[in-house]
Amino acid sequence: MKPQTKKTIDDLLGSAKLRRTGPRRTVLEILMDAKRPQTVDEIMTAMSRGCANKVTVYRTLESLVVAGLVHRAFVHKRAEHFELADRCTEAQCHPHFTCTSCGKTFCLTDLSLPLIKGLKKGFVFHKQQVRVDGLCPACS
Amino acid sequence: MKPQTKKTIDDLLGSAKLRRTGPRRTVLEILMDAKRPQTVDEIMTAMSRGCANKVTVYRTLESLVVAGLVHRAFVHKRAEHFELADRCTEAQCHPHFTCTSCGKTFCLTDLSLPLIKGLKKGFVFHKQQVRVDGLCPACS
DNA sequence: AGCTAAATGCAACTAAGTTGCAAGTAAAAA
DNA sequence: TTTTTACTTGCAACTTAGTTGCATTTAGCT
Ligand SMILES: [Mn+2]
Ligand SMILES: [Mn+2]
Ligand SMILES: [Zn+2]
Ligand SMILES: [Zn+2]
Repeated sequence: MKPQTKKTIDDLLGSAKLRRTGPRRTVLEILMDAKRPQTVDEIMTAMSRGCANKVTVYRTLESLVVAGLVHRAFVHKRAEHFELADRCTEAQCHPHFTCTSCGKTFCLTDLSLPLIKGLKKGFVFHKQQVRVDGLCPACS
Repeated sequence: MKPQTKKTIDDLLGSAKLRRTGPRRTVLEILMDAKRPQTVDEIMTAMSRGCANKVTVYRTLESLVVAGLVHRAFVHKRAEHFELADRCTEAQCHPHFTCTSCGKTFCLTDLSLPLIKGLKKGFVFHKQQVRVDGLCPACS
C-alpha cells in the first residue's frame, strides 16, 4: 500500500470517528482497489493473509455503512454487494449494469437518471437506485 | 374467487402453456389480490388452507417467472419479493418505494423514469429497475 | 380408461448472515 | 508512560431463505 493511500484511509476513518483497526483499514483498502461492488466472500478472499474473521468483516462493513463511507450497492445471487460511497450523490448512487449471461456487474459511474417526480402526498423522497441488466461486451 | 377471476387465471396459465394445477392457481390468485410484492412466506400464509409445500411455492413461482407472468420485483431483508408482471413494460418495471422507517413497500405504478442513455459500446440494454426509499405517509 | 411427462411433497441440505460472550486493543484519562 | 475503559474482534452456535434428490401423484393427452 502506498503511504498516500494509508493516510487517506486513516483520514477517512478518523473523520468518520471510527477507531483505526486492522480489519477496517484492510476492508477499506480492498474496496478502494475494487472496480466493482464486493461480496463478503470476495473481501475475505482478497484479505487472504491479514485475514479477519467472517463475523468481523460483516461488522466492519456495517460500521462503515453506518458511518456513510460504504454503501450496500445491491443484492445478487443472495449476496449483498458493498462498494465505497464516493461516486454517489446524496440522492442517487450511480447505476449498476449486470450482465444476465455472465453475471458480472459494471459501475455506470458516469451515467445517471433524473430524480423521480410525482410521489404522492405524504411520501418523503430520500434516494433512488437504478439497476440495469442486459449483455456485457464480452457476452453480446 | 369470482368465476371471472378463475377464468382469467386459467387463461393466463393456458396462454403460458403451463398446466392448470392447484398451487399455480392459488399463487396467481394471491398475487392478483396483493397490492404489494409478496415473499414466499407471505404467500404461504395467504394460502393457509389449500396450503402447498414451501418447495412447491418456490417452484411454482419459478415457473411463473420463466413464463413471464410474474416478476422478481426486488430483494428486501434477504427475501425475494414477487409480483404480477402486468403493469410493467418490456424495458422497465414500475418503480418501488420502500419506507426506511416501517419497511413497507409501495408500487409506483403510475410513475416512471426515462430509459438510461449512454451505455458504452458493446453493452446491450434489456431492462432497468428503479427503487426509491424514503418515508411513507404513515411515517413522515 | 390408460399413458406419460410434468408437478408435487418430503427430508435433507446449502450458504449468507446474525448473536452471545469471552478476550483483546485503540484511544482517552490519569 | 501507565492505567482505564469502551469499543472491537474471534469463536461457536444459530437462523433462515432458498435448493436438491427422489419417490409419488396428477394434468392433459390418446
Ligand atoms: Mn458501483
Ligand atoms: Mn410493484
Ligand atoms: Zn457478460
Ligand atoms: Zn413507513
